[in-house]
Amino acid sequence: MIEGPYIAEAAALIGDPARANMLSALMDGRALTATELAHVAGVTPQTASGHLAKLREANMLVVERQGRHRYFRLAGPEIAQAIEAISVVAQHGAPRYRPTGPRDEAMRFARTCYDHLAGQVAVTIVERFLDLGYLTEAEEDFEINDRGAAALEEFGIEVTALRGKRRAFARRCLDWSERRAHLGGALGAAFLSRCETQGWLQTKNGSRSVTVTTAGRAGLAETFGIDLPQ
Amino acid sequence: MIEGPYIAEAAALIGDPARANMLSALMDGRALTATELAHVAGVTPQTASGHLAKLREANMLVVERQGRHRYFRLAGPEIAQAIEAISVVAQHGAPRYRPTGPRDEAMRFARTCYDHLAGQVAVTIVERFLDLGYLTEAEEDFEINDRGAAALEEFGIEVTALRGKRRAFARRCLDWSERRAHLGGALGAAFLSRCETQGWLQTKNGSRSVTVTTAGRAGLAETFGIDLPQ
DNA sequence: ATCATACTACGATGATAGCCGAAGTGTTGT
DNA sequence: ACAACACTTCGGCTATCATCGTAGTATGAT
Repeated sequence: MIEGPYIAEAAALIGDPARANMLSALMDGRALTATELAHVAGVTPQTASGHLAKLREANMLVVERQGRHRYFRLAGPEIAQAIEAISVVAQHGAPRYRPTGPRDEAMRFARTCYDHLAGQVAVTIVERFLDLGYLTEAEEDFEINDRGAAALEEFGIEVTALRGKRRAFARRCLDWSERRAHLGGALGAAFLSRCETQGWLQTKNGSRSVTVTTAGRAGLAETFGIDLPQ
Repeated sequence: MIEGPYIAEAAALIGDPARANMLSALMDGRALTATELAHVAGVTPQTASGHLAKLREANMLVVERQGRHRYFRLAGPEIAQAIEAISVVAQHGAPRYRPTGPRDEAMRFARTCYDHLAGQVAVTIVERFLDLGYLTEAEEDFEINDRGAAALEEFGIEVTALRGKRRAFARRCLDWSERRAHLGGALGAAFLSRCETQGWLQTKNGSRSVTVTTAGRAGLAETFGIDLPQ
């Protein structure tokens, strides 16, 4: 049992979007640099630095220095447990009549969420994959079948190798602007990375905004039959 | 998995002291009225009303109307689980160099925490009881022995009856201003209530501040050997 | 030694959200 | 019907805090 204001202090630290994004990005046990966390949070490095200092001070993060790099990771499993517990609560939250998500229309269309694609484009892709029967929905994950794996392997993603990773494979990740799931986990990250390699999607350095190129629109249409709205 | 800003939204709702106090007061499954929750939170009824509306909107609280009274309770066990998870994190937080707790010296001396006593007085009482051997400390609770139970029964608290309640009996409650445990649970609430009946402590209507009367200083000294600083 | 990169510190700015006073609506008791 | 009480709504105020630009320190590569 603990007096209320203690709870408020800890919750308020999590209750900032930039910090929440950082903590969530570290949920799978990875250690990320301050610059990576700044990108994940969508803020400048100096802002991220201040946030990280607060999280360290509160014993939510620990830092390891490697030369010029500072690697941050969660201080213990209880942090991840608290984030998970809050996630459950957050998913039971009320449908909002005002749209959630960023006000910037470009960010709503396509942006990064941690290291995978989010926004309208991401959700459209997922729904197409569901239509094609590549993916099915389980409780917290997507399941990919042989047809889907083959299609993505052909696209250049090493699906089998991804499954061997410690990281969750294909996570359903509730999208902030669409309120439906986009593809997270290792598969989601690999898909975004591959699209970047193909020149279909472009991420601007320092920003979480994602641009779909002309080649990307064509490629997504030809390869997966995905028609993106203008 | 859930996009970070969702987590931030839910956490931010918990991250306000008034709301955290309200949610915590409802942790044991009780339903409290809006006015009781306003008192618990230490804010006016109109402020509490706004907070309660937000918590309802977020599906953290449900309300039942009984005539003029609105009874609020937690919407489900996942809320309590999230509060508990955050509590664990909060207890691992860094010692702060600036003093925690309210700035008002009177509130630091003695105040209510939910329905039991908090502040310097409360912690002094607990430590005296530990010295006397009435209480011992366990993980999350205090244990009271026969000598302690007899002494409190003599003081007018029906210890045996309290043990039969559904509510936790004698909780260690981490005090916000003292950073040590004061006595929570049913026993803590009964002790405060008894001290009020005795005229030893006075709570002002609508405030969480507690006044130790002259009779209270004398009574605490004679009955339990507790010397309070001026 | 110089330059690039990673990270931190400082100060000013502006948005936000909690606060309460005033006032209103709804329910209960006399 | 009236008064008391429970609760909600509205508007103004203010403290807080996240933000970024500027500038600095530390590390690594050439």
